[in-house]
Amino acid sequence: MNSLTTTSTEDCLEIIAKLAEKEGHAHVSDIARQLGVKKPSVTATLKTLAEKGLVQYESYHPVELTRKGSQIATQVIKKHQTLKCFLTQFLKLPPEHADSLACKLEHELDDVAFERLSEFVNIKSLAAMLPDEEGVVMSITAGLGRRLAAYGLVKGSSVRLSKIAPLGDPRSFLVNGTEISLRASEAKQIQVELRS
Amino acid sequence: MNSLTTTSTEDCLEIIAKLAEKEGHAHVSDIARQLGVKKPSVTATLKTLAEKGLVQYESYHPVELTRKGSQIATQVIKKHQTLKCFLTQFLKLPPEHADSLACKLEHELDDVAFERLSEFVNIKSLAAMLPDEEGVVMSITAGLGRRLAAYGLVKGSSVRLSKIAPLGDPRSFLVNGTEISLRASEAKQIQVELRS
DNA sequence: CAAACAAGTTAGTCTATGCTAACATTTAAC
DNA sequence: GTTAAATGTTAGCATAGACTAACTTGTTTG
Repeated sequence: MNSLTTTSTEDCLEIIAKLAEKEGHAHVSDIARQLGVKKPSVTATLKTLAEKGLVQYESYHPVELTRKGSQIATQVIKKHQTLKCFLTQFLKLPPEHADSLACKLEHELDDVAFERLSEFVNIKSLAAMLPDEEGVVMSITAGLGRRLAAYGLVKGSSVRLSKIAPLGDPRSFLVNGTEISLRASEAKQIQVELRS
Repeated sequence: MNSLTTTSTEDCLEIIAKLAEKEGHAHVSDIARQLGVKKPSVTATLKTLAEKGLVQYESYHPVELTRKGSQIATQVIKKHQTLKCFLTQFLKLPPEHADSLACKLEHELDDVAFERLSEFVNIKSLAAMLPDEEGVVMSITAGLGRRLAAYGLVKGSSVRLSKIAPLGDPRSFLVNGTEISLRASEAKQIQVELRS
């Protein structure tokens, strides 16, 4: 076994994560439509992903990401958002253009370069925010979206970390005027672009 | 015929151009070594490139870029240099890391994004320089290198455009203290990073 | 100038990714 | 609750890219 993922398996993981987030489940047809490929290609990719232990998949049953698959999807989505942020804000590309280009670049961007780019565009995870910092939510991954949306915390939400955020886990964050309680592991799944 | 090039054919064109620049000729073995593939893979790629009209290639004979192939190689090399510049200077990646990442990203970077990135890192062609602007040469392509090296104009050279650069074609540039005469079409092949 | 070596090519194989056409299973509707 | 539509899978094929092993051509050198 070489590397765990390729461009197309990463694309697939990413789409599954996004569908799971939005719809609660990922159908082969939806994955195929989002990826712009035919259904049999998706079936094949799912088998590969299942072999690598990145999805739980049985024929005619709903697909789910494993813990490992979810981690990879999250990382890819974060890279995507960070690249898109750079492309729109620094290179002034229109959103759709930035989106499609980020889709291609995200698979080549290694973790170190991603780290540096995040610093460059001033993005960090909610877990890394300091009291009184504020920013805008760029991405929420790993199945938190449906729960947090109920609190009005969605992509694009303004976030300000309460000065008095207590330590400990779960930890409270003052977000959007509402106090929300999250585990550190959850807060890490939320990317925030800091107000400059 | 889909698109003229793929990642691997572009890589091949790029290497051929660089070898032609440095050595004056491109051997299959050298191309293979630089690309990190075996010789038969290069032979196959050269056949593809020949079919697309991007190289002139006959078995057991030296490979040469056609006009079209040369144009594509030049564009890829420019993208590479511009990305590398961004990665080293803005993201502070070490040169080898920046180089290998740029190698991967260069194939995904479309022309519009490239244009914007060039502006962002303050790179333009020698042909676009204004009198009194100065900078550092980032890349020289299209077979100019061997001639210009004789004048001391190589990658890394400091360049200052003479105030009195006359119009017309060929046009004179005061470069490195020496006056060099270039056609506009040649000056376009030289990328300069402007002093900030 | 012939043998040995280097360089290049051919043939055949493999993997990844995609496709279409045909088959199987679920679901939804009557 | 059987059948039709939607959904999903299998089988078979194609292309791009790379590989190894074996062959051919060119070059060098005693």
